[in-house]
This record gives sequence, structure tokens and C-alpha cells, in this order.
Amino acid sequence: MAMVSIKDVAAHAGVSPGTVSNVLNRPGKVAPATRERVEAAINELGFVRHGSASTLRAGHSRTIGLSVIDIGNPFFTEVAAGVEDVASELGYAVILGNSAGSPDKEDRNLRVLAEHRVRGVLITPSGEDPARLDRLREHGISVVLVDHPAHRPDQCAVAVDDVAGGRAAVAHLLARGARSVAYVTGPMTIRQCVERREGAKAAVRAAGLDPGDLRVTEAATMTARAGEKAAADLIAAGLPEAIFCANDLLALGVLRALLRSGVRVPEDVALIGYDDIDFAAASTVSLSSMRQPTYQLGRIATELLLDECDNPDTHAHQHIMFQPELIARESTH
Amino acid sequence: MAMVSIKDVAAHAGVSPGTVSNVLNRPGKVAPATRERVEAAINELGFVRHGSASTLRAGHSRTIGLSVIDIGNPFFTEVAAGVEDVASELGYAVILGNSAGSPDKEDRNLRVLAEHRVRGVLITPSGEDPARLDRLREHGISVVLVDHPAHRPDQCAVAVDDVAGGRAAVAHLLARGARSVAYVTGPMTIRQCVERREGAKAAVRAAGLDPGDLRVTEAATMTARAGEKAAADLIAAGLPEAIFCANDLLALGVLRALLRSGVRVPEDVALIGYDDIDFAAASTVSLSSMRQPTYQLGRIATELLLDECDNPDTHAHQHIMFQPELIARESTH
DNA sequence: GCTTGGAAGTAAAACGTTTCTATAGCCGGG
DNA sequence: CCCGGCTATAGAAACGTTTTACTTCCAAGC
Repeated sequence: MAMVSIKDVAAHAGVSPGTVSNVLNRPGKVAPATRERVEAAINELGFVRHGSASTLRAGHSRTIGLSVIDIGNPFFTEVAAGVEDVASELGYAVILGNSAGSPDKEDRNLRVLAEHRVRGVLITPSGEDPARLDRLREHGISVVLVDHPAHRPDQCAVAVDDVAGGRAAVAHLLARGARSVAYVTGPMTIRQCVERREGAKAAVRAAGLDPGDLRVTEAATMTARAGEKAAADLIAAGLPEAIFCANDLLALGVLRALLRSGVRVPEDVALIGYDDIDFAAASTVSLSSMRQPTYQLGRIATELLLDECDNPDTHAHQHIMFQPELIARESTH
Repeated sequence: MAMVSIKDVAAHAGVSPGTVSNVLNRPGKVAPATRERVEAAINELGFVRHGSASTLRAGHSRTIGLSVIDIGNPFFTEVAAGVEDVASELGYAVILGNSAGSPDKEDRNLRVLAEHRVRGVLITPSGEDPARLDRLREHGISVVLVDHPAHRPDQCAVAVDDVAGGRAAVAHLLARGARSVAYVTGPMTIRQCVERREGAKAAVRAAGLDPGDLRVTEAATMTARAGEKAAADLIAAGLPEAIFCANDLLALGVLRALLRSGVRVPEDVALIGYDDIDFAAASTVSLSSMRQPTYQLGRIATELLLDECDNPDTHAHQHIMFQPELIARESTH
């Protein structure tokens, strides 16, 4: 419980607290001899700077927030890895918030981040209400959107083209000869789900079919378990020739349920997922998917955020849009 | 940038700052009428409490740290989900640190947590140096070990019996008739890897074989990619009849490499992993594994930590040891 | 020899809370 | 009518830093 403060260090080294602070923050401003004496005192006493006091006085912290929709989804894990790498390179700590798809929980998390006076927030918003994010900005907290287009011009965003992804996925299924396609999606409150559906419809239309024929099955969550349930529903209602899932977790669940029911993939039904998580390649029938530059998404978003924080004058807001890539595997052979 | 402070709220509501603080922290102590007036002022002005100031004055924060070895491993993700759920139920924020297996990085993360004056730390230590954790305790930061036995009696720990797990896994392989077994492990600096090996040796010995015959292949990281490489080495050196992998990520990599080389699983080689991550059941050949109560690990560790923080007087330190469970699937049929 | 200027360090104020002590107002009992 | 004992609130100090303005010292320039 030895609360060693900057004063103790100062006394021990025979200097004033201000000088210790200078050693910590602007070592160039203090004479080498004194600096060494102070550093020795710091080590001897086991001094650890009190971050809150520092934040309070300096008016800003070296912490950023990361709010994701589902920490159990490898997609977000990989984003988080990219974020963490950049943040720790630049000496920032990351506070993680998992909204679990609930706007309420997301709100609570954002409030916690606001109270911590984080420098900035990286968020994959689960709803479509920009007002909450604007409120953060009013408190001087920068916001960068991850896997989501910008709400406004004076804001950075890093996204992947979901309409194009949905189109490419379904075009691939149709090119294999499928005439009836089902879309298994998560909640339609999630933007990605909506846009991938729009892309899917566009592909159906482009093939000269009726986009209204795209059968949409909405699962409550984007998990493998929900995928199994969706597959059961599809089987009960009569299977289409091909299934497009809004993410790989759903697709893996669908695949498991289909195989358990004796449905052959891809012979009876072709299947494609989205995200190309590592496990897609390793699954029972290896899963076709739409690959996204996930780790890069996290890295670049963090670089943008920290640039905005550290160089507010020269910072130029950017809207970055990646293109997803089709990875064809056994499930659509 | 409107920095609304407690003083502004006080002025707006016609009370003193102390009263506003009471409304925030001990609403019972203030008359209903005044409370309402203050709450109205808070909403009207969009006041957000400055966490750093609060932490500084109160001497403690409502934040805990979580330090894991590999955030990309679904095992830790699920632990993190348990941690996050409990923490957010009790109004705590979680700062996540990913050591990526490097003790250096872990040290840096712990330093960040110490500076933030987190209330406590949950950690799956990547090395075996208790001194660093003791240093945290000296700063008044409680520590609970996750998936690791306690270093000392006055400390909580939640672990799973890795020796028993290793023994059960290899006993299962031997019961299927395998005479030669290889152990594909991560770095031997990781305790889990060592103990699972001890268990494996015990099982070999119990079967009347020479424990020295357990072939050990050490991978640099516990990832699927490292597993693929380990499998290549095994193939080059001559395959055993069965392979036990220290976790499912390694096992999935081994499986992928074996199948690609035309080795049949389980006909030519039986394979078992560890952790029973979700994807084990969904893989090409469904993977046998040792299941651990992962989510519970995170939940219980957090409950212990927060109990230690919130009720230091009545808190009783606990060492909890779960038993893993064998899940047999196709890969060991 | 006197000024000027710079380097090195000190002293004190400030950041926004929480918490302790003090005080004002009120009620009921004697 | 007064006083003890409440409750509700005010006021001020303190938490550990950072930062600004200031002092001291010394060397160089004239």
C-alpha cells in the first residue's frame, strides 16, 4: 500500500516536484546529472505515476475505447488485435466494450468511456443513431467508425463494401447454376446485414430473376447456434438450392445442421458465408466466404484515430472503403 | 468541448457542489426535492462525471484489468466474455491487455494497469514470475489468477486441472489402441503446456509404456499456423499412431496439414485437442477435445476479484480447481 | 564592471471530484 | 419558550499531477 508520490521522489532526490514531472514528461529540459538522480530515486522507491492525477491536470489521457458488437466473433477479435497492436506501439491503453448487439449495453459502455475521458473511441455501431456518437464528440472525444461508413464528413471511417460483397457472394452462387437462393441474416438493425441483402438482391436481379424471390431468414443473433436454428427452419419450409449467410458463424451453424440432417453440401445445397474467419477453411466442408482485411481494419482505424488525437491541426479526415474478396472453397464447388 | 463540471451543475440547481456529489454517490442522503432538482440540472447540462478526478480523490477506480495470452484464441475470448458480463453487471469497466505470449508485453500492460490505478487485475500469466504480480499487490491492486493455480495462499485463483486433462486425453488415445503418441505443444514457458505434458506422460506410464517415448514437438506459438508446421515436421520424421495437441488451434492446424498430405484421421492417425472451442465440433473431421468451463472461469474469477475489492473484510480467498471433461468425436473414433 | 540572456530549477496554482466538519433550520419534549 | 438532537446542506480541504511564472546563477558581450 506504499503510495509513493512525485513528492516523495522529489524529496528523495533533493529536487522539487516540478523537476520530477519534467524528468517524466520532458527529459530534455533537465540537466543530465539531476535527471539521473531523479531516475535513481524513481526506481529505488518503486514510483508509479498516478494516471488519474495526470489525466485530470493535463486534460487528456492516453487511453482509447473500442466498442464491438460481439467479442466472441473471430472477425472482431482480429480487428481488436490490430487495434491493440497499434495502440500499444504508441503507448495507448485500450478499454474494451462488448455491446453484444444491444444498443443499451453499447450506450452504457460509451458512458463509461466518456467518464474515463478516453482520448478517442473506435466503434462498430450496433444501431443507426449517430446522435450518441455526436454527444461524445461534444465532450472532445474523437470517434472513428470501424466497419461502418461515416455518418458525417468531419469524421474518419474505415469500412468494407458490403453491398459489393453481398452481390459477389450471390453472383457466385448463381453462376454455379442455383436458381433459388436463401439469405440467412442477423438482425436487420445491423447495417451490414441490410447492405449484404441489398447486394444479394442486386445479384438476383442482374441474373434476370425476381429479387423478391430471395428468401430471407432472420436469426436473432449472428452465432453458430442461431445458424443451426435457421437451417432447421429452412429444412422445414423446403430447402433452396443455395444459401448465403451474413457471416461465417451463421454459415458454420447452418452447415452443421444441414449435414446432421443428411443434406449434402454442396451437392444438395451450396453454401457461402462472410468474413472468411480462420475456421472457415478448416470446417467439415470447407466454407466459401467473402474475405475482408480484418486485421488491417483495426490497424488503420487506430492509426487514424491516434493521428486525429495527436496531430489535430494536420489531421485530414478519411473515409476508407475496402473491397471484399471472394474465396471459393468446397461448399460451393 | 463543453466541459460541464459539478460546479456548473451545482450553480444551475442552486445547491453546493458537495450536494451534487451526494446525489451522485449517496442519493439516500439528500432530500427528494433537491435530488430531483439536481438530476434535472445534470440532464439539462449533459454533465458527465470526470472519472479521473473521482478516482484521484476517492483513491480507487471502478475499473479492472484483464491480461490474457492470446486474444485470438477463442478460449480467451470466452473467458473475456465471462469477465465482461460480470464486470458490467457490477458497473466496472474492463481494460484489456493482450500479452501475445511475450512477458515483455505483459509487463508493459501491467504497468499501464498500475498507472490507471485499476481496482484489480485478472491475469493468465504467461511466465512464472510471481514477483511482478506481488509488486501490483504492493500498490493495493488485487490480483486473481485465471486458468492458473495460486502463487500464494492470500490470493484467489481459478484453474482447471491440466495434469488430469493431459492424462485423460492420452489415456483416451491409448485406450483406442495407439502405442505411439506425439505431443504437439506450445512454448514450454507456458505452464499449461508443461502440466498437460506431465499428465500425458503419466498416462503413458500407466499403460505400461515408457514415458520417454512420448514424442514432444514444441511449436513457437499456439496457433493453427504453428500446428501446420508441427505436423509437417512429424510427417517428415515419421508419423505416430496418435497425436495430442496442447490446444485446439494447434490441433486444427495439424488436422489441416495431415489431410492435405493425404493422411487419414482417425484411420491413420488419431488426434485430440484441448479447450473444446466451438470450432472443434465443426471442423473437417470433428475434433475430440478436453472441454473446460471457459466462460465460467471468467465469471467466477471476476466475481472473486470484485468481492475482494468491494468486501475486503469478509472476503475469503479461494483456490478453485475445475476438472476438464473428455469430448470424444470423429478424430478419435 | 555591468548588463543581458539563457539554462536549471523552484514555488504555487490549478484540474474536478469526494469527504470531513460545520452550520442552519426544524421539530418535539420538557 | 428553550434546548437537545436531528436532518439537509454548505464550505473547504485534499487527492497527485502538470504547468506557468518566477528566481537564481553563471557566462558572454560590450
